[in-house]
Amino acid sequence: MKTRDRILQASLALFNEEGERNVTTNHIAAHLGISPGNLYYHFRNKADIIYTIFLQYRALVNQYLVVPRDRPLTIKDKMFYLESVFDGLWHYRFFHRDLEYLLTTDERLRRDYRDFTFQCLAEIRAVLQGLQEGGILRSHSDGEQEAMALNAWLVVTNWMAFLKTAHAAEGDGDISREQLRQGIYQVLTLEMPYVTERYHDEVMDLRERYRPELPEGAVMATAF
Amino acid sequence: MKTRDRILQASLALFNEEGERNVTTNHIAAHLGISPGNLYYHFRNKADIIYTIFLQYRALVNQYLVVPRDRPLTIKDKMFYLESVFDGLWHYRFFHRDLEYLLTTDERLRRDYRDFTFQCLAEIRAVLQGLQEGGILRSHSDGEQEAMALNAWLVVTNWMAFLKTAHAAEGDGDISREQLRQGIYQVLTLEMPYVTERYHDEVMDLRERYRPELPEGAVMATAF
DNA sequence: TGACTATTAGAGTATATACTCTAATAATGG
DNA sequence: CCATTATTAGAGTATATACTCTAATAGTCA
Repeated sequence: MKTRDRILQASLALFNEEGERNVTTNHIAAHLGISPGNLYYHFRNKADIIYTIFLQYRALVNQYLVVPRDRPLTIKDKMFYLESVFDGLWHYRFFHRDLEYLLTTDERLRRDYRDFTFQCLAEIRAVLQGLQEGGILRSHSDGEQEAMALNAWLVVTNWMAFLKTAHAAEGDGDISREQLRQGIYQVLTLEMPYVTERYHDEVMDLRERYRPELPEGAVMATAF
Repeated sequence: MKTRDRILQASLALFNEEGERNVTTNHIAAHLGISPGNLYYHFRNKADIIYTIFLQYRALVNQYLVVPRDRPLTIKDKMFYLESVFDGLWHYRFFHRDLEYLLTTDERLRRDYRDFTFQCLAEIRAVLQGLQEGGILRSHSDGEQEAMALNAWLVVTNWMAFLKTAHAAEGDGDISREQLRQGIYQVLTLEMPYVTERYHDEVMDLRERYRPELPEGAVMATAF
């Protein structure tokens, strides 16, 4: 593999494991057994690496999150989108967690991430629309749809961060791919009340497969 | 005011404005016109300052988010909680945004924030329960309630972060208190489908008052 | 007043971090 | 084979950051 790609790969792996803030360019170089000079030959700076990873992430999402506007959607479609989204989220999980600082420092990323967000929101709305046309969701107004899409976005992009805090106790909280997938349960929860009678049971059953297991502490806290 | 309190106040203000990562202890000291030595006389380190601010934040939330278990709740109750929560969120807005790194470095904060999260979730559930008993929300199972509370938590705690990205274009995106309050619209969106017929219109009207104005870019993105 | 403690200033330090520069080594193409 | 370009090593640097240490000053209370 080309050095440039190895840098991207190693950076992503380290960011995911340690968090972007805890990973320096020197770490990345050391991890690969190359010199800092070499790293800086391939990338202007750390923000450049991060931006490039963002482009990969965006490309991945754009690959599957293209919702056909000319036909109704099925439950199978919906589940494919959900699985894909959470899969992408898993591979680039550092991204939404460390976003705050990244956006304050890189103008380019700020602009592009903003657009990316709105593109995703538009696709989420298209999914809702398609499901509605497929008779799976009850119809709702434009305003309703927009608000629902936004809530879905918030739940999806921040599920990882929540898991990290909720499981903070157990050995610094390493989250598994499986746990992340359980965010699907939360997203389906958002939409359950809009599912038509006809499909209600089917969606409920599907959703049940993803039910999260919250850590024990969750109970304890009730006594406060 | 005591120096210790001035340090806390200045730190909070700077964190909110610049983001925790961009504010050093030296900055804080300089901002107050005191020496670093003085600052470190009052606090062991930066994490100590942050932890103390967290305690203030938690105390504030605990002050109002105490839901009576012995009587049904009214819509007025609900709105009070929402307003209070978003108000607290505003004053300590740096907190949820910069959380990621804070939790990786401070064991104590990690534990306490985790508990705090579950306490809040329990109170949110109590609100849902109280509204149900007040005939405002339709009844739902325990599992339903838990999932709904969690979604509400996700929306509430990450609304600020979303605003920051969505408004990234306009002058680095300074968010107003008013815009933050519009998160109430999103939270009410979550619960709308569960509102009983009797209260439907009233809640809809209330909710309308908080409707967010998304930036123009939101539209543009549809063509992608 | 005088002893003691609390507070503060301010210079200073160890470490880390992002990044640069030069020179050497490979690869490539004519 | 030579000339040119691409890649890499590795030492090095400017700056920042969190934090320390000593000595001075202010407050307190017997």
